[in-house]
Amino acid sequence: MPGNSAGVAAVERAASLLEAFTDRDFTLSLGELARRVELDKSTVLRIARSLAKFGLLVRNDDASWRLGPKLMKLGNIYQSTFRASDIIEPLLADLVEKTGESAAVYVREGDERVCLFRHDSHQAIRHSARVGSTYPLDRGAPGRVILAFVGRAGAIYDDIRKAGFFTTSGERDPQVASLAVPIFRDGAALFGSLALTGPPARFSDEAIKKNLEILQMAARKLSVAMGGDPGP
Amino acid sequence: MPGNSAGVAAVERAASLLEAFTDRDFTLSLGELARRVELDKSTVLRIARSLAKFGLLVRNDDASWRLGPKLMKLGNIYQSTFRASDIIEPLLADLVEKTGESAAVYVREGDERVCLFRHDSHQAIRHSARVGSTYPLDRGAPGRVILAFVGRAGAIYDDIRKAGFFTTSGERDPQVASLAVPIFRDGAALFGSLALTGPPARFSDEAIKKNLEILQMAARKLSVAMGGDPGP
DNA sequence: GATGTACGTTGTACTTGGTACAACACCTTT
DNA sequence: AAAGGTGTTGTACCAAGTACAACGTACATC
Repeated sequence: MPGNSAGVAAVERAASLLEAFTDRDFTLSLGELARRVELDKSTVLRIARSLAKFGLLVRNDDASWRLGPKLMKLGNIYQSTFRASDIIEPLLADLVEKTGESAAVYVREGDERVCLFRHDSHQAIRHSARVGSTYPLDRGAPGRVILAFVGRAGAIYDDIRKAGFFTTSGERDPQVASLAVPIFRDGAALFGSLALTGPPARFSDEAIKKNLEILQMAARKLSVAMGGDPGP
Repeated sequence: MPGNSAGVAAVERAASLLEAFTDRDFTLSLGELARRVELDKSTVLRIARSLAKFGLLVRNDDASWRLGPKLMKLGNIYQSTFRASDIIEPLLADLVEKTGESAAVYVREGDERVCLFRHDSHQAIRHSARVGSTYPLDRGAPGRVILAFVGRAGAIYDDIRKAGFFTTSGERDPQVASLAVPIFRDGAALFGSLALTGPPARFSDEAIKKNLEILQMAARKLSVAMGGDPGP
């Protein structure tokens, strides 16, 4: 299969080094890194030094390691490849203000969705996630909406295309409800989905009805800004 | 020298592949990638496949390549290692509203500074830059302030420590003026600098005086939120 | 239709890079 | 003093990584 066949083992080892870091463990000793990637310490050290040379890792003064600034730069380039206009951030902020829930934009990457832009609700109880996180497409309203509007077959997707939105409660995470609509670009091409997320208790039929209008207005605005049809 | 000695050449080749992409060239054909990194096409293909396996690159349907979503996730983890509180984004937005200029937070990485958070001015003529960009520490007010408050020797740095801020016009870029103050965390430890940037014509003595007050208030707020001393 | 060019991909031979092991110096704990 | 763990370096070995050549496909030109 193109794009995922014979590669370079050393490069894959380096990639697994980068994956060892999380938002809970953003600093790791050499020994701990070696344990996590199951490589010899000397191997890890040499790979880490090469990554550091390019700003992908940083060696702290105490010889521990952390992710490097170049990742942020490259991640930012990745995000900007979606030609998101300047209005996404203020639009998401506005959505949060008007609905009280967290708001995010997702795009499809293969069989997953990526959280591209995000603003969290200001309420004490809120759904919080990280820009860059990936989730399955067939779990949660944002993914289902994407599948529906790229033509996936199935009654559930027929219904979503007809309704123009989808809502789920606890499908991916028992504690999270979501409401999502599609975003288009360049005419009828799907860009991704715009979603509100929060605790299920705040997603009553009445709340959904009210927030759906606001969400659809925001999605139309975004689609139009990206040269897309306003949508259903 | 630790952290930058013998490494792994294949890993460095992979890193140079990632660096080939820019915000102007976010999609590259295999041949163009090979030309830019001066490697054989077959070598580039194999390295690219390994990077794609980990989400660091993506192969498009037409066999061209682009940066992958994992970079955004890792970049976001990198950004969050600075334990920036939730108030940075709204604080920068507020700074832009109140001063009319672009506002950003910089931190030190080695002998460079990294733009960690940023909000651009809404004016038609504005200084615009990218989160993740790096600049020399000894060019521009944000870097000078960082050097001053990590104890760099020199009359210019003595003056900055005394004044508590620094302003430059055209030092790094002839068309950019900047005004910067320090941000602290965990007591007296320097976190980085908070800066306003824009065209020199909008940085008169009078404008600087007015904006400095706003900037210093914002910096105090940020420092306190991160457990730092309010500063001078 | 024939020809030429460029693309992405695969097979393969050869060289040396990449790996793990062992040893070391240093630091901390008992 | 001894033990244990850290990060780092030297080194031997072998298989990985590389570039070259060839291939199939697509497109443009005549």
